[in-house]
Amino acid sequence: MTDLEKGPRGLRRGRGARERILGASRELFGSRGINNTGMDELCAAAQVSKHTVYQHFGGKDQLVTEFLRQHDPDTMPDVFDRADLTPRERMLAAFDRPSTVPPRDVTPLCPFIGAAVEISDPEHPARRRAHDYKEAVAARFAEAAREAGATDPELLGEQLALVLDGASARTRALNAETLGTAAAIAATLIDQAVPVAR
Amino acid sequence: MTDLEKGPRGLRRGRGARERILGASRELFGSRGINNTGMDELCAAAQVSKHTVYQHFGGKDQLVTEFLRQHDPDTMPDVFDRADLTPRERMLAAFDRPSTVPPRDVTPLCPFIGAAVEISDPEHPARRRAHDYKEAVAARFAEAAREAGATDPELLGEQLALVLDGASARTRALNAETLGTAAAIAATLIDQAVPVAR
DNA sequence: GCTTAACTGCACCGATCGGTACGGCTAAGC
DNA sequence: GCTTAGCCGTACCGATCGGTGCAGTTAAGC
Repeated sequence: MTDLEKGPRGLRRGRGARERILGASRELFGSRGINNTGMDELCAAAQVSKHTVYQHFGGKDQLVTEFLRQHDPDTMPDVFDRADLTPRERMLAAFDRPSTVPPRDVTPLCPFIGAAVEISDPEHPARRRAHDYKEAVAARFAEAAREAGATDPELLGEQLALVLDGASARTRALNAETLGTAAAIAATLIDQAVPVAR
Repeated sequence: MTDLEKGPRGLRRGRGARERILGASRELFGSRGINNTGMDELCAAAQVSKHTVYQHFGGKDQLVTEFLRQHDPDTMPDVFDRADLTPRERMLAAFDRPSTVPPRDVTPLCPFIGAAVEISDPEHPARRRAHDYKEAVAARFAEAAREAGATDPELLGEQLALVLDGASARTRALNAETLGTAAAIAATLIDQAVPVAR
């Protein structure tokens, strides 16, 4: 994401094509979906020659995989690594994401869910990455839940992760924001799972 | 679904091709996804000539739309129309679905979520159908919630619908059943939303 | 200023996509 | 037994897909 990141093996690069490609992937795979985005289209958006794409990444599948690997590698650090919030507030902050940028009127679909739906082969590396990410989110929630003193942190973590996924999928299906609903559910679950309550 | 349903306008039919086509749609769109299923492939699975498909349905888009329109037209009647269950039990029954048939080891993805993800145009008829269905599910839950005496039936209905969608999406992403987790969430939400409790 | 290589532009490949044309078969209804 | 029409089989269409070849341009590092 830094505009001067090194290539695959510290290669020299003329003008950072790799980053533009990944940027265009984020843009197009996110808005139009993976299968509805052609490589020509992607090259045009990245202002990059087709040849360059296949030089950096081996092919579309590997580009998709790499795109997902780059996406949120630390699993929502802007939520779970905030030291200024209590564990409970951190859990709730996950449901209080960037509020609707003008171009999109609703929160875009989680790219991992998108990949899991669009790629039918469960053994595909992108599917594996999606699997790992989803488990990582649950683990992050569980960690915060443990700090908050939840009776069963693992269970609460899995529950909150599921609710977050529900918000993503349902927002897409309804084409209307549902994160607020999800936040209310989260609050209820947390209060119910933490003995002393607040 | 009845194996002798009439065609578009009560036509005569030699041997029920229309039903086989819709059956194959259910099979293939469900397992491999819409965009990953070719028309040739679908024709082969339905044991139907390509010509016949385009005679019954105008094209792939319209077939997808019709497939979704046929799918669960009464919005889970096997759950919400059961007179032998209390409203609360009915709500919970929605999370206790057909338990993992051998070929699939997990609950398949909700076809409406699939369509909402695979089709990027929000104005596509299939997307509209998905939208309507998802609202219908929430309304069904809300109806049961009202009967159960929930404080805010509409809210609880929307919450339970979101949790159900979360289970569908997350089951796909993890490739492991998550309906149990969803059921636990549902129970918590219901107990919290119904004043007298059980 | 030379080397080196990332990057470009375009033409092109085979495969597959959704969709159509056409001629022939078969079974229901009178 | 004739009509009627749902259905078949195949060959084929143009478009687009992911991916490659090749000659040429640009810019960083020494």
